[in-house]
Amino acid sequence: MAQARRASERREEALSRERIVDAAIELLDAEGENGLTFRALATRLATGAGALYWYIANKSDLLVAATDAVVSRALGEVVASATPQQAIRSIAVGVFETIDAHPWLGAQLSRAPWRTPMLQIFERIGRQVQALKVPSGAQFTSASALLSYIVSVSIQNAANGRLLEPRVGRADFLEAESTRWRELDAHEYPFTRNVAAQMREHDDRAEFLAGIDLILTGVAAAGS
Amino acid sequence: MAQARRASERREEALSRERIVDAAIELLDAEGENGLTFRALATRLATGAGALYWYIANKSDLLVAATDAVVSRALGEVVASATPQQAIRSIAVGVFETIDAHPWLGAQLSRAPWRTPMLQIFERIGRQVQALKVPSGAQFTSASALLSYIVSVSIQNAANGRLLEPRVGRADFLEAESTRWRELDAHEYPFTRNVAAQMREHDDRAEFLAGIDLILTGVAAAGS
DNA sequence: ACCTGAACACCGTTCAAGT
DNA sequence: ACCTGAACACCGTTCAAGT
Repeated sequence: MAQARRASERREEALSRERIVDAAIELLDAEGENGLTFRALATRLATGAGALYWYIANKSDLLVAATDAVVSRALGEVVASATPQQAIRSIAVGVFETIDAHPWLGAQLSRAPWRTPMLQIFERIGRQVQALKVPSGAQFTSASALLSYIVSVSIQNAANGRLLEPRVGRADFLEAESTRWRELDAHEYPFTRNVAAQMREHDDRAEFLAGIDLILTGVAAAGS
Repeated sequence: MAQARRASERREEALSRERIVDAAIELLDAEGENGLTFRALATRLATGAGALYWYIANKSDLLVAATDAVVSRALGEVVASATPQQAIRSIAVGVFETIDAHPWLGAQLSRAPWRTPMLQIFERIGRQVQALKVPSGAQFTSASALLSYIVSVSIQNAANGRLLEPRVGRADFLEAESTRWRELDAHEYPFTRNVAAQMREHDDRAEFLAGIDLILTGVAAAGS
């Protein structure tokens, strides 16, 4: 509520909730969820750990604020599309890439699925489901299935991404994993052995979108 | 490697990896992931915290072992079905209910998606995809989409379940949340407001299965 | 009003010392 | 070989004391 003119000449030294949240996002991106400690954050902001508690109730409050900020910025960047199907794919890719860039979002969205970020994504998907002329009684279910798939699979994907040690390239990892699959017990894992080659060639983002298309096919069939 | 006859007359006092893992599962179920500490586990087993490190490398190792044990027991209980579609629904419900009963599984499966438990579920789904006569080039994608949806949405659902304070009943919670939806800003949340009534009546398990059916429809369409 | 930093009550993990 | 429990290096959070 302070004067608006102050906003543009914000000083490096002044502590504020916004500066704390931005610093927290940087720390989370750089060091992961475990890297965000009140001590590290205080050092980065050249203050004491206790000072942060003047603006932030606790660590959970800080993570909620960081999540809200990142998701609403990301949704602002999703652009309009020609068809509802294309629009849903755009939203899906936007969510996928945002969570991939900020993997700590996963735990947050999982922990607080009724909060603003999830509602915002749900609303965006729902409008397109409506545009697809899905019967009104099926709209909630269609939008829910899409939301669940988009958010949950994006979270899983981002978790996978962190498994790779930076040393090993993705191609090497897939090669090794595919070999492991091919060498599984023939009686216990016939199917997995069978698709080992397809696994080696697969692209996570493409598989993610293929899943969206399977659901969109189902949604279209339910409408007719 | 001790004599087999010892197994049946296992004494309460003897520490073993298996006893530690079983106690860890009980602690996780009762107190959640934060309730599992080496001190609490040691107290429960009437020993010192350090003793556990003779059998368990670290906390992560312990969580992996607990996850393997619970998932393989659960998959053992899924029974045969008349059609591949029914079999996939059975596997889905089995995973859904197991994660619901042991919500700490979520974080574990997310953290280690290439380990045995995920492979076991993938294999079970894949065999049914094969039975559906999906063209071999599309089998990996179909099974992956189903696996992703089943595991990820089950995890999300279990997380939701823990949000409710035991005080509030599910019906009251849905009622309150539905009201909140109906009172959202009309310009920002037109769709969400629209489906507020459907949200109030919805059943998580039914919505989960409806999503499976949408994907199965898509999978069937891809095959023809 | 806002900030400091020591203090408290926890963690996971290690390790010398016991049996 | 197996177990004990004190010790170490961390956490999040509180709070008396400062400005």
